[in-house]
Amino acid sequence: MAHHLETARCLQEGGHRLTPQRLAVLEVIKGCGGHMTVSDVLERLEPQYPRLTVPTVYRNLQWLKECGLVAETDLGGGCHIYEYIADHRHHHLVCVSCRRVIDLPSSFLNPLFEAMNREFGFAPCMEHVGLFGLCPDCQQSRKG
Amino acid sequence: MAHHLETARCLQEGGHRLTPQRLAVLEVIKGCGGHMTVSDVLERLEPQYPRLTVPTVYRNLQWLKECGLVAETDLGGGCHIYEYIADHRHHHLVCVSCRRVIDLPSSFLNPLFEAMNREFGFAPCMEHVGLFGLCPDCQQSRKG
DNA sequence: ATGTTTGCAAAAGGTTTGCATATAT
DNA sequence: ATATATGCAAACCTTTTGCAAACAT
Repeated sequence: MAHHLETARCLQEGGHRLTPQRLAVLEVIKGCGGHMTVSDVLERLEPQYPRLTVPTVYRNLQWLKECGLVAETDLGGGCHIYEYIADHRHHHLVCVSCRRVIDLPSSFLNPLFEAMNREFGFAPCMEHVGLFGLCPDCQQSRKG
Repeated sequence: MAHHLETARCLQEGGHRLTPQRLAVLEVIKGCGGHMTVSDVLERLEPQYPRLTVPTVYRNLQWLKECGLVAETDLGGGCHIYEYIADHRHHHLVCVSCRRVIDLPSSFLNPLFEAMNREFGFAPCMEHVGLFGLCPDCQQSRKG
């Protein structure tokens, strides 16, 4: 039995309904090992679920987000990205030049979060944040 | 002579054309003391320029951005904000509930930037960042 | 049986494009 | 005179909504 089915069963016991579409979206986003847009999910599922629609994917990703299994992030690229984050909470360090991505431990932003709270009373809502910069390699090659 | 006209004249000498619309957009965004959406700019200019259109404002803001006078930021509210940034660099603290925005001094992210550099050798490229959280008021009202 | 989810179609929002006309140089 | 910017209309994209039919419980 696939692992995601166990995840789903927990949701079911929480009063949520399991539909093939929900399981499919969960499986894809959990299995992809990275982040996906709504179109990505739809494309990936099209062969098996030709009648799956955009609103359904949106609704199911929203549902997974509310269940705490998926993070929705707006990196300003014109569309949101979604990522399975149940076990490994983390952030991303993205090289703006070569697009290399390094995973950061969730705790990396803790000092920032504490400052947001201490200085402004804000409760941070930043799961799966993208931080941007030039990686060491690209810094090197720009010197030439 | 208004100060923005001097700014504009520099652009002109750089080979750009000055139109009333460009000057108007520059004046408004420079004078507002904060950030504006395209609709904000349009609303503000409607009385004096009843025929000003959305595409023109977009194009002019884009132009000012390319000239380095205006920053375009996506704070995730569904639309971009534009801000005159020639003098004061800063970041934003955005309430995910009421969308209130607080300006942060540029130095607020310095500790984070130092950590990015120290721990990963990354040279941060993050001007005009949006940080997200729940503002004190919205935290309060969610307790009810 | 009941209430929730789906698929479809269409709307809503912000943003962009094509093109003839107007305009800055 | 010439190349560029404007205004208008319409297209484009992502995301959302309304509703009848399908479905999980």
